[in-house]
Amino acid sequence: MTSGRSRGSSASSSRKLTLSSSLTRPLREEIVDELRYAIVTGDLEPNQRLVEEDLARTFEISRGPVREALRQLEQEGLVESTPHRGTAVLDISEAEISEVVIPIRIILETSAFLSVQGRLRPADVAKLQDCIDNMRVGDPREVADADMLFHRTVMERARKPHTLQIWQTISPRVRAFFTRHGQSADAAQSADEHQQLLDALCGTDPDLLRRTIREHIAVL
Amino acid sequence: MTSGRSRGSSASSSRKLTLSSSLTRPLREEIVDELRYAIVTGDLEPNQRLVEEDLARTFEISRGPVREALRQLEQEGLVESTPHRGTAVLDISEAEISEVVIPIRIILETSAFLSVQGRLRPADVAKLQDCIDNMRVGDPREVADADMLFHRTVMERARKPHTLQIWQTISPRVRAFFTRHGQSADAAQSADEHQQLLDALCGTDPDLLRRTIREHIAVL
DNA sequence: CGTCACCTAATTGTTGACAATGCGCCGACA
DNA sequence: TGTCGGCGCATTGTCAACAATTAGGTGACG
Repeated sequence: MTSGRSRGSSASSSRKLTLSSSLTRPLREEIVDELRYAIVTGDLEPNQRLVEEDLARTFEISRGPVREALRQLEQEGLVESTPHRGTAVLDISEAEISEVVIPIRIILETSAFLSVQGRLRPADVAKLQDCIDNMRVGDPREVADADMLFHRTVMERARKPHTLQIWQTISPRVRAFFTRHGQSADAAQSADEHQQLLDALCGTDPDLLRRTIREHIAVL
Repeated sequence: MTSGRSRGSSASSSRKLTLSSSLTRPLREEIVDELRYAIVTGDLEPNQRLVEEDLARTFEISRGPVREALRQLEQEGLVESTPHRGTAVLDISEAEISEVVIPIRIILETSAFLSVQGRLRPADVAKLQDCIDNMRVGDPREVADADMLFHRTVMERARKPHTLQIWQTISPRVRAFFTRHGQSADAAQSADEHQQLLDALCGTDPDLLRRTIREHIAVL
């Protein structure tokens, strides 16, 4: 978790053009991404305390954005805060994953994938195919990254704000759970399953797509 | 590395029972509650802008807690923030409510209600019965308040942190949607349905409880 | 020997000021 | 007349200082 950055003054001549989305990304989003990634990859383990001032020093910023980032991670179920007592990485039980989180993810992705079916532009298909190709050559963490990117890409194309927003608070818990329990998916199998998903997405059979999603996600 | 601090179920020796969180509640929680209630009751309508400094003046606090409150409401899908452009109350379509939010709510409540079935203490039953009784005499807003309290009480008793946390980000959208579309539930019918829920909760038939929940929630 | 009040250190909660950004206005200019 | 670029305002983003709270230690006292 390293991030030397200096958003100091004196940015006169050249403007840094981040083609991500907004010209300048709020600092808290950067922190949220960093911390979330550290948690879902296992760099931060459950019950690990997160002290605001330590994080602020680490990222070389003030506590304000750090606090906002922690509030958001709390809403994503990755950390837990107790007033005046601090924040710690939160665990999640297999019971809640299998009974609640996975079924919810199926609902979200079924709705999104169905509304995207047959409406993918060539550029989208290419991006998704890239994800799949990357899965075949990467280490477990890279496979999980590509997996995440594949699904997120589809979720974003669905243009359903709440579906996407809820999905963003659900999927990190899933990844964190599997990381913690060493269930790194087999690269070849992951690639195959996503290829099936992409094929179904480009096809016209909604029931096939439904079944493919369900079997892909419901692995527990 | 921090001083080893064990959370969760450890020695329950001298546990100070904080029945409603903490003696001093963070200011942001107060703001979140106020704004959320204003939104779900319709006092704040979609696309209404929320300016940080105006809110700060209204509540007579500084902008810090206001910002944190807005971040949380954003995670609850009630408002939408765009960097440097501000925050506004967010709308939700019937499609997303019926296809995504309601099915998710059914999953959450089914899991929680089942794990609570037969384990309610007399005090809990009394509290739930109180909610039902209040439904029969109140105006639409009070009916909705009692409805919310009934479900929240059960969700809290389930002792499933993620299930509760996700539910808290789902249920406000449901209420906001029904408020905005004038579908205030009939008081008598609401009371009857919740009486059925309570009866099923006190009984021993899980399938009956499942069906009762589904029929109660899936009204669309 | 236990316990209770108090004190201290660590951490979170809150504040007000300052910086940066985006948007609309307005005039110059072809 | 249309549009292009700079200017100013409203608002959000960030910071550093200060206040409040909790947890844990310490010593007096029964």
